[in-house]
Amino acid sequence: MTPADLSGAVRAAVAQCLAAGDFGGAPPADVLIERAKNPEHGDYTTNIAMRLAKPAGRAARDVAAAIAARLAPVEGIARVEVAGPGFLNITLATASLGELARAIVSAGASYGHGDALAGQRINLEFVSANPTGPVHLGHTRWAALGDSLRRVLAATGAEVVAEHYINDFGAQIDKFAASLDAVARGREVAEDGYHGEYVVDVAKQVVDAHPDVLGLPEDQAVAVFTSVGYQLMVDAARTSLQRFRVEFDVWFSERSMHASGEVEAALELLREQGHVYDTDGAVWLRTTDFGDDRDRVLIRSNGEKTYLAADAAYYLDKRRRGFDRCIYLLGADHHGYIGRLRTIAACAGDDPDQTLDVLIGQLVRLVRDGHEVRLSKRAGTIVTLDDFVDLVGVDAGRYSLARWSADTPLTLDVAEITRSSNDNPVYYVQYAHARTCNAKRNAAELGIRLDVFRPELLDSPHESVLLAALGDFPSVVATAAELRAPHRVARYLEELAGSYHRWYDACRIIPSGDGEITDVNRTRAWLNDATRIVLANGLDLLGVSAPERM
RNA sequence: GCCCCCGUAGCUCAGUGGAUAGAGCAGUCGCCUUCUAAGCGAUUGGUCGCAGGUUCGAGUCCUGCCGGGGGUACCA
Repeated sequence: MTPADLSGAVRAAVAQCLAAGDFGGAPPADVLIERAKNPEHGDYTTNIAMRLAKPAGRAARDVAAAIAARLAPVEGIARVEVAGPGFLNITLATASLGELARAIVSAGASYGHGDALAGQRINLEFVSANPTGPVHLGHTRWAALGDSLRRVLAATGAEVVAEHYINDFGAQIDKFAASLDAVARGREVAEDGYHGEYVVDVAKQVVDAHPDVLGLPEDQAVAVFTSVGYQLMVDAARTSLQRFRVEFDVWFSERSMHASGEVEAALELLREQGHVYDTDGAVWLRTTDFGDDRDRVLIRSNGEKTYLAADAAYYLDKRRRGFDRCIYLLGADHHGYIGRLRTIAACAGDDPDQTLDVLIGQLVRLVRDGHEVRLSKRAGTIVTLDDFVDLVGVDAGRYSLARWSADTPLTLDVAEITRSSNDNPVYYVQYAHARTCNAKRNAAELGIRLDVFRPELLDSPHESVLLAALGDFPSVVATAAELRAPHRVARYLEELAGSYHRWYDACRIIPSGDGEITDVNRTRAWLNDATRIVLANGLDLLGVSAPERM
């Protein structure tokens, strides 16, 4: 019996109570089943009686007792107890709990996947690094988190398109091209230009590809540096991200919207909706209509369009492409964008609560030798995604970034990242997976096959704990998708790995020495395999490999 | 001034209104003649920043403070 089955059984018991007049009220929309934290509280617990007590006008313990009476006879349920202020503590029959192992093995790679978001088309935008420098550690956090979120959303049934926006229009790209031009000519780069080492490399690559560039008139040369340099930076970003196992379905160019007239059209649409006005020679969007503390400029008095204008066009473009929801993963330094994006959506006639999801992630700080390393693309003292992967590898890198909530300001110590040792939780989880594989190989060598399954033999407390943990996986994935919190998957895997290691330590899968192979061994091989599957499925959601040997 | 995030064990952090607040690391003490010791067990460690409020119940929700970080351009 899975937690979902149990939830259904409780709901049915409540319905019987209501029909029989045990207590009054409306049937609950949902019945939350939780794993009991304390083994004395059985396998599962629910607070449904306490939630129903008030509308029913009855004591919670009385309501609980009525539900318990109707729930206890259900097949697979061994015991139902009323406890504390009105909890229902449910103990499953050993065989009923153990049955989960077979269900997981037969579901395989699809175990944990669900359809809670089926039918939803989601646009997920993350990283969106400017094409004026390498992808750095700050972006890397969103790469790990965003790509895991993409996987989690897809596993929950959504149709997800991962998108990378390229800010290839405006002053920064111009400064970048000017910096390339200056470096190529051996001149000093402007104070507000780009000074990183990579600028020299890119300038050299442009000159190598276009040996005649320095002979062109200055403006034509800068045009070459702009287009070629831009392409090199985008390719570099794509390559770095791919190496980090992060793939985007769409790389969207800001410049293309300016060129196609899409930005103009977006401004027209906003104007038609009545949220645009002209003052002091500039064109403004009345964002204060939607809670902003001041209005924002769309077109500056010098005629240049601001980012906000392009952002509006981009949002409208996404909606035109049929996305029900647009998720943006932005750094905390962009949190002011929430209001503006919501305004854009509202001005376009959408309900921002329905179509927008702006996730604000706190910034990553990097500490080395006791003091902070500044992450600035322009200063040149940056840790890039490539540096990061070189130091810790893809698995440890992705995992160590994805296991924290986006709300947590993250302080990473270079020495700690560099140390690829066993105090990194990723190894703990991966080792558990490798162990399941090893146990599977050993069992197969001894001729233990998955032909006999007697779940009633999985009666050790360690087995109850492990089975209950395995049963949690689908709801963990669903919650991670709903809350856009993929770190929950990582935390869950750490807990599961712990339960597995403890079970492995206490319950032998293969007999010791020349011991006889019994149905206990065969049944435990199922449980081992079920654990292997869940660990592998979970690691896949994080984009981390599940090694068969370590 | 206004807005966002954070404040939980020595450190880094989990914790979708539930029971005695958890994990890893650090510290202390143990466990390899038997399936991987990248493992397991035991133990030490807490005014969940402070004060009110909401209710059967608050680390969690609300209000106000205190402390830290970030944002608040006709920058990108």
